[in-house]
Amino acid sequence: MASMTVGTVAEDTKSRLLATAVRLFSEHGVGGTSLQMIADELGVTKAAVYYHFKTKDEITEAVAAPALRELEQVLDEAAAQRSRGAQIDHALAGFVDLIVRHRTLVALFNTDPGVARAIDRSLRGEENFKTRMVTLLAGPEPGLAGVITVHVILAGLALTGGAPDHEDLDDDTLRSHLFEVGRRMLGRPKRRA
Amino acid sequence: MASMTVGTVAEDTKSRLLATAVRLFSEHGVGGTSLQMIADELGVTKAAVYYHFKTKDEITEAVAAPALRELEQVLDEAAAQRSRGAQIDHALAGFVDLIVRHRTLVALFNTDPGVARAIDRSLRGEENFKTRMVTLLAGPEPGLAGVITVHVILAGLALTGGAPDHEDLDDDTLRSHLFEVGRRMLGRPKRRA
DNA sequence: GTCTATATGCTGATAGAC
DNA sequence: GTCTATCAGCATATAGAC
Repeated sequence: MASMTVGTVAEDTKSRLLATAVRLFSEHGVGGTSLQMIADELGVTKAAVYYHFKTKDEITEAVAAPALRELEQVLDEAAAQRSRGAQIDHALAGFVDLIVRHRTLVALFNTDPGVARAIDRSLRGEENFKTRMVTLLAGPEPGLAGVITVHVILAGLALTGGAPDHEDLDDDTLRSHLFEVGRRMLGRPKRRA
Repeated sequence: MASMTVGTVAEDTKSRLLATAVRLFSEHGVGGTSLQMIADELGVTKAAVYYHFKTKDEITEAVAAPALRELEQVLDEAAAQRSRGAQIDHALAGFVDLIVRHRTLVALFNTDPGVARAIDRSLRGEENFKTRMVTLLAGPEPGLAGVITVHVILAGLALTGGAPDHEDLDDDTLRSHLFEVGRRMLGRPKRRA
């Protein structure tokens, strides 16, 4: 089993590749980053990149994957809360926190169609993300108005959090503002200071 | 002045080209539509397309332009309203109406980075769209919370209106739901039936 | 002023040698 | 696991016909 040891050379190259991809994607966008650029930065050829990932889309998916897994975890935690109010607050706070912490990534998601498709594919499995989020935020039988409201909130928060307009804001400020906007939109009562 | 008559051959080709581009963009997305496809559909060569528009970006800008001009008009009308309440309702209703009527286009805007850039360029002129919208919806001195709230609303409405999830909804249903969500988020009082 | 023919240097992707 | 070689298709560009 020596060849299955954690730190094989291939694993290392693969993670180096991913790290390089994230950096270049953030700097030039996904569309503005070619496999050639990634390969050059790594000191290998394009074909070597293709050994680790069959397509460019697969790279963007791999970049997005960790954040999506975090999101699933937030949903699990939120669903485990006892009261409806706690479920809503936990889901909203977790979602906002993810957006703020992964701002750069979110900005990428918002502007690149390939990443959006990758997310869609990941989210439309049996563990449908959007359905779960709607259930958490608008209850088990939300109706059309509820579904649309949740859609507007989630899309709005994600786009706003990733927008370059607010990239100078520190995490805490952005997080608390987005959270309060979300709460207000969901009709949650005001909290004490 | 005969050569400046309205219906020159070039003008006709140019508008046919634009109509074809809109259709193909809607079917295959901007990235999925090549200049070759547009040229073939028109029965001309790629170079002919290139004669009318210097770049592909210029085509996407031209596709988005009419809707953006409509938006400017909505802002002008809203600003001309007497009461703050009427300004807010007019701006919101106009924005939502635009999104719903141009749903296909909005969906394109939301998924294509090139179109997004084109819009940005158009909107960040002296007549800054976002600043005007914030002033209309959150008042002349909105503060950070106000700016963020408006951003979340506008982004959320646009993304939701263009989303494939709701493409089966008829215009009136979608419009009224989006409008109500927006009003609620802006703290506007309930209307009578 | 409007278009065709042709070419350049990219891109993502594949096949096969080492 | 990484290489070289090669592919078709892309946006873009220019020269020149009419």
